[in-house]
Amino acid sequence: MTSMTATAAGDPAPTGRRERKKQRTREALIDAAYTLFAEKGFEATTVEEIADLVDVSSRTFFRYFSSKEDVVLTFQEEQFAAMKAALAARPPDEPVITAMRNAGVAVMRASEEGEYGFDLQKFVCVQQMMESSPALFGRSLEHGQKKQAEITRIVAERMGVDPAADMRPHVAAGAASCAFRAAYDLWIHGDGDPKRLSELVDQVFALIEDGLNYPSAARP
Amino acid sequence: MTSMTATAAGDPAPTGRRERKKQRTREALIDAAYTLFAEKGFEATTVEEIADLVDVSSRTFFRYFSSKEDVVLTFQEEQFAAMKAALAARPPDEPVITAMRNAGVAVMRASEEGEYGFDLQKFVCVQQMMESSPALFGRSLEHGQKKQAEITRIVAERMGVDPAADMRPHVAAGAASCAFRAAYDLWIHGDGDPKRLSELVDQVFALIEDGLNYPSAARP
DNA sequence: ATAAAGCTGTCATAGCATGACACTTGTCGT
DNA sequence: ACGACAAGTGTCATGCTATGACAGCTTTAT
Repeated sequence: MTSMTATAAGDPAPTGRRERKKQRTREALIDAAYTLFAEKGFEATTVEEIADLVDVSSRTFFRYFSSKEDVVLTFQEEQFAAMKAALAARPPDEPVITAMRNAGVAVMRASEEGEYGFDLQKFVCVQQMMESSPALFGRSLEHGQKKQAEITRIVAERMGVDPAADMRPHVAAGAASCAFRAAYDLWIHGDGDPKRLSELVDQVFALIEDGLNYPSAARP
Repeated sequence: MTSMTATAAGDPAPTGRRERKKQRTREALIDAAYTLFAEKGFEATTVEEIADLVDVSSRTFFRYFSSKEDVVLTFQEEQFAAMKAALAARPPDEPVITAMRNAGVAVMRASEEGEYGFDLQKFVCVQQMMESSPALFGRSLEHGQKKQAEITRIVAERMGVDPAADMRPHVAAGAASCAFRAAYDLWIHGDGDPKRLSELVDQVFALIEDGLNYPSAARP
């Protein structure tokens, strides 16, 4: 495989006509899926319906996505890519937890301003689907876990240590991904005080950096 | 095993004969499932095979468990129950993170000594199944998330604050569950230095309590 | 003992996911 | 431009998970 014909120009344009068609089909499937999801919910929508709406066979759907959940996870993948880029852009002398914090806040801010492809509206839609679909929720967490492993590697590299010998990258990455989930949670199940997501991310990280040493309310 | 035949006198025992039969079927299904899982792996084992081994219809299997994954999660449920009990047993004036840390360590220690119903051997088996079955892994994370919500409530109560208004319980609970996952991870993918699980849990919590402020190795 | 309630087995059905094979269409070499 | 080859798709077939409906049997309660 990898015919690597390295046609014409070079890297940025391995574009053929077939590639474009594929890309269009893929996006059409995503669009159709989100349309139907928004309309009838995630579970109530069948793969066949999605495929029919794009006028391809269900079999073809599975050639683009390994599962119905996979369509939704596309979104998370994009978001993660943005996070990774933001993290790489942080000054290299910043402590890792601070770097992750700032990267997270930066991405959220940008989202709030409508930058990036992923708008917060879509994000909310996805989040709501999760609530009503355990299977999807599970896949999402699973995906997050995979990404956490990647973050662990990046953090380890940044710290200049071996992740196999030093558990700190593991824990830091875990704490970070947990922080984001907590922020999402607090944002979605807003307590009537609708803060901005970027603000929540910042605050949650602040708590973690303080060590979470909360006293119990020693009861009588 | 050790089926708690305490029926007779009966504390909270609305136990009839039918109940016992049901319980036996349930345990038989679990046993059969684990046997087959260990033998041929999680995914390669079908519900029908499990049911056949107990000599019930597959339909009946689904009356006991909502899914194949659910059988495995039984184990995690027991473990969580132990954790909750251990947490409740901590002195009420202990800071929450410390209480969770000590509770976790206590449960792991007890497991290592072979107390509780769940032995570490079974734990390892479950963990290995997760690795090879994304679906199961997802469900497990999902289950963990549900339990985290419960922990949030407990922590909030312990701190004497309202979890809807104060985000600290959320974050603390999240950090704790993340700590356990990190410890599991480090234990399973041991770096050749097979520490005890209880020790790992302790260490991971220690890192979190220190705030994770790791400097980056400012590279030239 | 008899009626009510609960559990089970047997269909039946829907949806997800994958494999095999043939057909169409884009792509590349000459 | 033509033909060989590769890639994408449709159709058919299949397996497994999960749920619903109904009938029959066992347990429980009166």
